[in-house]
Amino acid sequence: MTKRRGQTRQRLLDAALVVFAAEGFGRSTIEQVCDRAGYTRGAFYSNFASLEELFLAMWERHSRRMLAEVEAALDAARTAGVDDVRTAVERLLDAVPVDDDWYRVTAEFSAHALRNPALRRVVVAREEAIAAAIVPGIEALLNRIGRRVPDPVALGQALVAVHDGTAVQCLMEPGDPVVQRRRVDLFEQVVLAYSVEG
Amino acid sequence: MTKRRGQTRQRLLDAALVVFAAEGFGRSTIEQVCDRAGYTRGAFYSNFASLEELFLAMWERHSRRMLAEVEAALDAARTAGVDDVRTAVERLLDAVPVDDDWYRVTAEFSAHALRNPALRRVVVAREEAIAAAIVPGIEALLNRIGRRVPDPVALGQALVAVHDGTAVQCLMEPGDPVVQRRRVDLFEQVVLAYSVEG
DNA sequence: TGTACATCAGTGAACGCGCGTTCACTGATGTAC
DNA sequence: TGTACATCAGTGAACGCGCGTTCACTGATGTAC
Repeated sequence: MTKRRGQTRQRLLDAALVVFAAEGFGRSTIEQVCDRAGYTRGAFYSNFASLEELFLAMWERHSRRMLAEVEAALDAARTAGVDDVRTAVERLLDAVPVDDDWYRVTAEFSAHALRNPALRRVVVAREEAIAAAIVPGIEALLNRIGRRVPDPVALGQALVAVHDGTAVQCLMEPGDPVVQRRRVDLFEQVVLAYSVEG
Repeated sequence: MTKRRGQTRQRLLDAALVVFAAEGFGRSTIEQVCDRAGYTRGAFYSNFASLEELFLAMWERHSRRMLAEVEAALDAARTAGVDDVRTAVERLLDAVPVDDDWYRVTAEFSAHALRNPALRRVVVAREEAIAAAIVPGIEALLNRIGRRVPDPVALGQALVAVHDGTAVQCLMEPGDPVVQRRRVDLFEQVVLAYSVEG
């Protein structure tokens, strides 16, 4: 039972990502998600209490997966012996692909979370986890090229902000290589600004 | 006639901002907007073809107003003779208040615009207009303290990205003065990184 | 300025669809022997 | 391993509400004389 049930849950979560990205959370219906997943609406109610609950579960699952990917990419970069800031930033950005669908979902989720203190805490916790996962790698790298990071938490917060802000710009002008390059530039400048020699 | 009609339009636009911020665009109904504005649904159809059209009109009106405010604040700062980067950035951020409701609306609008190339161009054009409005002021200020800006367009894009990225963080942790201060720090660092002595 | 008329903005009732929600059911999955 | 039974996950039909959309109307606003 738990096996069949788990599979249904996963398929509903998969479908939710697709449907929410395509229609927007607000315009999505339970029926659309069920159709997409290949179930009737009853199956939905047997697994979730509301669309909102499904939204949160889906967001958490995807966030967790992305964080794991970033951590893996950072490990790979570290063992590959990258030793300048520019290429380190490039590797990092490759690991967090700018994904149209996922951006839409996160943007709506953030907007939605602002209405709900409990959800807000969930979002903050995730952003902190992401920062905590990224900073040690960056710090190790900077140490190797003879720089120190006086305030790692501030660097983490800055990188998350720069990521979020530039991601929209890249998605708005998908074809434009200049926007893409300026993004890497900004990351590089921020990393340098938040570290000192010695 | 055009007078009465114009008033109705304005009231519907006012109501749209409130309702969309509270419910989310997707969950908002034509009826809610009309109730809020004090009209029946027929009045809506006499002025707009769809909720989407109203959304765009409301977003454009509010964006235009905000841009005007920023320009005015910059003029004020310039004539007041601000002459260090830190206070200039603080003045600038005061002019663009981090508004919960408006953030929600823009976040959803961006997400929505990604589905529609024409809307995407509208968003890009506005972001460019904002950057173009801000940069000359910053540049003049930097010149006064003996610095040049080699690539003003890149600076503008960076500032917009940093604004967007840090605004979410501030809204997610509204009480936290540290997040707020780090925001100003990041702006300052970016302005310095995108300018050189001489 | 006043009156008679034309126009058109907003009203409110009516229609019907889409979808949320419920629930008696069926048949798939697991358990006991 | 096989059978008999219990449980529970997912089905699908039914109900009804909310809301989008239309449209004949009314009365407010503007025009002509």
